[in-house]
Amino acid sequence: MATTPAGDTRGRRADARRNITAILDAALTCLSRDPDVSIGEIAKAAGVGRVTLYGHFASRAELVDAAFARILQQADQALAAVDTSGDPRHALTDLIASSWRIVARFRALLVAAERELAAERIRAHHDQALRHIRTLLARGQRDGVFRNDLPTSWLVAVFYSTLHSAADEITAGRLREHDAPQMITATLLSAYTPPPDSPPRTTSA
Amino acid sequence: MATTPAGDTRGRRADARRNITAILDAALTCLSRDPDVSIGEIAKAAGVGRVTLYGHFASRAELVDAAFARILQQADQALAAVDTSGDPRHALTDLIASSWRIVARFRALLVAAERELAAERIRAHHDQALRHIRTLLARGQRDGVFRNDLPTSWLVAVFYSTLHSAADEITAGRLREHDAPQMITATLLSAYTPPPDSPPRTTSA
DNA sequence: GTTAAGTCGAACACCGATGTTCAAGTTAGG
DNA sequence: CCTAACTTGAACATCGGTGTTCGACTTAAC
Repeated sequence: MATTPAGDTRGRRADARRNITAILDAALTCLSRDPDVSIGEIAKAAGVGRVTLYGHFASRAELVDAAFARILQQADQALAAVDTSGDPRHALTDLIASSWRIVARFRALLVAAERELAAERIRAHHDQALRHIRTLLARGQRDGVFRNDLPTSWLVAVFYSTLHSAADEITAGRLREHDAPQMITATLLSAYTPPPDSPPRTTSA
Repeated sequence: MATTPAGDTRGRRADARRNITAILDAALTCLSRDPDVSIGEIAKAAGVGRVTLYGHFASRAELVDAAFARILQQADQALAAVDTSGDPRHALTDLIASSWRIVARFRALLVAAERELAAERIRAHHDQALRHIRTLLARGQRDGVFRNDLPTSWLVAVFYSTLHSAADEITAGRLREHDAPQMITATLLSAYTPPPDSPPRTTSA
């Protein structure tokens, strides 16, 4: 058995490591299909006994946490790979596209996480990935390309909620997956555009 | 006992009617404080026996449904009272203010509803209230004040998600309740503004 | 080949809130 | 005042997933 708390695969035997990733994979597909799947279902999908699963993950919450962490880590990597050096508006479009792939695919996983994990924990998982967004938005604000009259944290929140809103609209059947990225982009670019009146600009004469 | 399924107070005895509203009131305050309150807690808060509560609401889901319906009905009335005849941008500001009061106060109730009720049911409850938003947005689109390159349903979704996002930000401590309405308004007005390039305009020469 | 690590299935205790039943007590309403 | 409607607390059945324990078996690793 593995009494070790976390999913650190070091020191484990080869078959154990194999099973851990199999369980994680199964958890991902199962949970993103139905946030309420039982542990038994996940174990079965992983081709593993329920007891074995509990040998690696002490509780349902711990499993969900691990699965969720994995996705957000994957998201972090995807966003890190985006070139955000150029025009902020163009970079934003790319970040949206990258984020969207993951959000669209694993939206149900977030529901599972919300059921199982504390709100701050969920936020903590997001932190790394969202930092890419925040960084770009902040730069855009400094450059005067994005509005400066609202705090960066709020712009990040709007980014996040717009993406998830699109996912919900797809689930509800009011939006086609194909159209989502473009709508999100159009919406956010407008939302981030500096308002016509007050704030100081650096670009204009 | 009351075998009648719903909360129709007609034909009930006076004390029964009184209890029903007391229960509903208690459910509202309790659920919006903690989405996971037990039925017993709600009954106690209503000054009523648990059995009495079950006499009026057959299940937890039914109670949540009724409480949720009540709030959305209240929201519907509040929105209906807003004068939306003038400048769409100004009217939107008013609708946001009205909506916000309710969203900010009962955000936790939505969480409870999401746990207990089917997604379509939740949507159905929203329908009436959201219709006011939709109507105004559609008019603004026709008038060329709001962008026409995105479907009205999407604009409604953005409205909804931005409000709730603000509520979440407050819960997370990243936003002060006082600042929310202004930020929401600024964000949505920008988001709804027609993009500079393509679409046909009626106002400009 | 030896050993420790890992796996397996079955069986179990647990849990806490939900929802039900009962018989006795109140209260509204005519 | 009489009756039917209503309330009440206590006690109970239930329920399904969770998490644990067991002893026997397999497999990786050296």
